[in-house]
Amino acid sequence: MATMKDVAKATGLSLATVSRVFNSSEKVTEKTRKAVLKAAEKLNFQPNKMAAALRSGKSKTIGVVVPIIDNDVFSSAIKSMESYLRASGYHLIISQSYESLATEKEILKNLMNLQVDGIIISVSKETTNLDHMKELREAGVAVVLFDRNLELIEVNSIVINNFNGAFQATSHLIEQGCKKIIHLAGKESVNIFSERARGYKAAILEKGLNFEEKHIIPFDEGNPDTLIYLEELFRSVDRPDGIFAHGDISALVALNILKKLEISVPEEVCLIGFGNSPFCSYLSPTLSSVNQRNEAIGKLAAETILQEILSKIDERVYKQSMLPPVLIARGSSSR
Amino acid sequence: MATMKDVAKATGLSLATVSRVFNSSEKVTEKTRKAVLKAAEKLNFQPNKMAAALRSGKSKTIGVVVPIIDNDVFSSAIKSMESYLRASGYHLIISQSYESLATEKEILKNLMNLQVDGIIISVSKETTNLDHMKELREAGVAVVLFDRNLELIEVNSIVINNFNGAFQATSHLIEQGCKKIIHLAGKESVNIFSERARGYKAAILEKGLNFEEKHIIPFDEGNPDTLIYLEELFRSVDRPDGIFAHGDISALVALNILKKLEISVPEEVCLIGFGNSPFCSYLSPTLSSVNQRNEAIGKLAAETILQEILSKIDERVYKQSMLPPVLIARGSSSR
DNA sequence: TTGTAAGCGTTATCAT
DNA sequence: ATGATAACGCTTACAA
Repeated sequence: MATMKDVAKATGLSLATVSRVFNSSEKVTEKTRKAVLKAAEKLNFQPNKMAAALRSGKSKTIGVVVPIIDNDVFSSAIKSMESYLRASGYHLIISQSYESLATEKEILKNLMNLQVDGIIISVSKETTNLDHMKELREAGVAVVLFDRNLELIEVNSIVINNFNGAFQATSHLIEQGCKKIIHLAGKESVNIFSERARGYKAAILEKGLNFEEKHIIPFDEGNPDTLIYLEELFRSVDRPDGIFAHGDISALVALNILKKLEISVPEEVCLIGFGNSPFCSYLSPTLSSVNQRNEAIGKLAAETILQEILSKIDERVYKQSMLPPVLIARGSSSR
Repeated sequence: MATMKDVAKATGLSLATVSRVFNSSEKVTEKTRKAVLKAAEKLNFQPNKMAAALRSGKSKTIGVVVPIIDNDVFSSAIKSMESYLRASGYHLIISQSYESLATEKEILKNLMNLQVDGIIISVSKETTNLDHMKELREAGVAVVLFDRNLELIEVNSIVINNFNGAFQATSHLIEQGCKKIIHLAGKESVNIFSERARGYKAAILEKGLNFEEKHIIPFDEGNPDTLIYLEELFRSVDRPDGIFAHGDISALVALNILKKLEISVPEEVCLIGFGNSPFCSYLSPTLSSVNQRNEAIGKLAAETILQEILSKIDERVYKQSMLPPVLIARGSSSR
């Protein structure tokens, strides 16, 4: 592969001049510029980015770390990060932590060794502080947290407002006339799920409905016991007339139960999920859900890291962004 | 950040010896080894991989190019590529072509400039030949195609056997006693879909059922007309008793129609989809489907590219792998 | 086993 | 505006 040296030789110019042509900012005569470009074209010269990175200290590379890539939340976010950052001349190195702090640490070390300019990371479930990222900060590597936040102020972070999403969903059910709304809850230990439960409770209370702790039902969609419990609940006389599920799969499972019991949705029971999965539009009735805006999160994460990379290290300011989700009302909750 | 030079200085050894310690293969006394490691530890030395890459010509980087990352087929494949390749000391640079040949070309050029050791690619729909990959080959970059194949012999490729998957699915329906099976077909212009239609037809013929062209129904799950047509079909007296859908969403839509018409599944009509989407297990009845084995494909692609990278350029042999999909029989087709 | 030194392909500083 | 040259941090003959 041709190098700058070859181009210099071919044009009779110096290596330095050739380099200047490709880093446009510098002053070069239009004439020499053309000569260089022509020679480069003929030799099929392509600048070696590794060499440039080594010399300049800027790799134009962003490391992206997620628990697992095979998950809509992450793949959608990465999708928009990639488009945005590629357009700005950056490329993405992607790694998976598999929810392990040890792996996460190793990955971060690795990314440092690769001289990445920035790191966008959704921390593992085991990660409770950012000690392992101090080195990054010291090395001047920009860092943006997304999806999961550690409530720490000295770093950029971008998350969805789960509380607000749940609040919207529950309020929507109330507006549809539901009086007795239950929440099919996710594991309480998972922050996003407890936030959703909080949002549900807040909406119930604020709108003057009767909140009862037992209306928050720990729900594991794969567990037969939970299914049986739900079925019994809906067989009872004073059954609920609204369901806010912590996820779309939970909502789907609930929908199946309702159909089995011949309870009509949305006429007798309104139902809304969370996540806005692709299949929502194809269920019958179509399933209302809360859009988590994964792509918006990815885009904002990309914008934020670029900002940080391009700003002087001692002038960096860190911001915590919390995006409001968007309620997507469909058939299952529209009376 | 500390460099090898610093470690050399700290230990009183030469740069070369330090380098040897970190490239284990070479002969170094256990004593000096320990001294180096200790000093490295204290200085918090981390080898600069860019420098190593530049010097050695091996970047330990694999470029992965997909039409879009936000798609189960690709994200699952990438998931397993990442685990496998990271374990072998490689990292992944991921780019999206958005089904554009021009973008794909640009990405490949970019990846070359980044000195990647290999490229795993699912080509765009616009890509009809591999001319733009010749340079890669000439530069000694290993290439593995996956998901979509161009029927060219001089390159590694890994795809799923769609024909076989469809054949399995259709045969399964026949074994369940179905006599009149229709196929909800995808766009014929898309290779994987036409292959599935072929597999369907082959199974029908081979098992001695009556094949009719009109049983292959072009099916667009978002189009109301197709839905109406299907509904009418199932209202007729000699309605079908088996459905093989080209995708899980199509199957889901069909399932909704059957439920609406109060046709019981699988008793009156057996149904099977393709893709084995996560939601299959949560439908009622659970949806049979054909597992495309995205992770297996990803793993094989990773193994293949490693093999190619590690083999001498003039000894490289290219193989076309076609993985058989796996039938996942669930409630919708189990009598 | 260890050291010396050249060089990977750029960028950037200093002259000219 | 252009050129000479050092340097980025490492690998790798070759020499000792």
